Amino acid sequence: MLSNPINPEDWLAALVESGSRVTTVQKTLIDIFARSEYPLSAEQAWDVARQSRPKTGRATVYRMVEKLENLGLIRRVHGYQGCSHFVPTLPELMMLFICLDCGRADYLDRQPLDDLIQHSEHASGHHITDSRLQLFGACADCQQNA
Amino acid sequence: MLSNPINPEDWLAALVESGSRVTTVQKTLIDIFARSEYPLSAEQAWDVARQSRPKTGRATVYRMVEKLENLGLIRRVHGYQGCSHFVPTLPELMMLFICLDCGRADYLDRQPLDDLIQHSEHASGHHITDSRLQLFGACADCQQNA
DNA sequence: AAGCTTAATGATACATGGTATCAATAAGAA
DNA sequence: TTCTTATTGATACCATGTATCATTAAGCTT
Repeated sequence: MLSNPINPEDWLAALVESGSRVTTVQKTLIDIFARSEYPLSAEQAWDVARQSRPKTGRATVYRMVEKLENLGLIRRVHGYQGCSHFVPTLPELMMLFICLDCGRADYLDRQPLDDLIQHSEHASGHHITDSRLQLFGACADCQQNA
Repeated sequence: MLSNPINPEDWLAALVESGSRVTTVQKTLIDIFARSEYPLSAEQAWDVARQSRPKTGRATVYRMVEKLENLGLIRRVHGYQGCSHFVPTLPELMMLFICLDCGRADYLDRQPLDDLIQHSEHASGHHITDSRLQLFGACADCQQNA
């Protein structure tokens, strides 16, 4: 499942829904994030954006990243590339796997994580309200081609 | 299990083992990290260190944090306070829980995580070699006192 | 115990990642 | 088309972390 079925139009709709105006920079940045197979940092997104739109400002990119994160459309990756890279959020398939070889992100069924949380709540007595799980390794493709 | 049974002496031994000299700053910083119930950033550790040793340099603290992390004695917390806080590493009990109320770290049995990894490997075809899991919520104590 | 070698330290300057400010621009309602 | 105001981009700023290098002090040698 190494491909992400994100529709940039949905993101624009969500932006409008939130009361935001729709601008060309925003469309550019949404395309960049929604289409990337790889986790992107704000800085990387800025570089890509300036290829098609040289005057794009740095602050604008950071603002947009924050907005997309707040809307739950992208999500921070905690891991080997630091903690400043983002991937699109997929609603039901939430467990994130990053291939250490090709760098691509994949999304796995989160049922096992829900089971883990329930089990650990009972064992510890803590009330668990949030989690973040990151898995790393070699993806099926890269194992094939090794 | 909201207490950490770390012995600062073991950390010193590990430092010596790694070929490092033992200095007073190092002893100070080891005590600070090994005794804290809360995740600490380098900056916070610097503040604490200067209370008892005002001349302590900032770079020294960052160097020590790096050394302790490389030796596997402390481990980065990915989460609500950013990604620059560290907690002592406990060998067998590796699943980290952070209370959003009191801020303390707790360590949970990692067997459920190992099960999850094995299950997800089979389901996805990826080879999983590393993971980081962070759990958040209200600890047993804080629920009691709420 | 004194000297010697060199790792560790602390001060400073620098780099990077991210934020605040504010005049200029452009979305989109009137 | 005009008008209002959110968004933008340039700049300056801040916070976190790193490189440099002269000074200090571990701890080995004798």
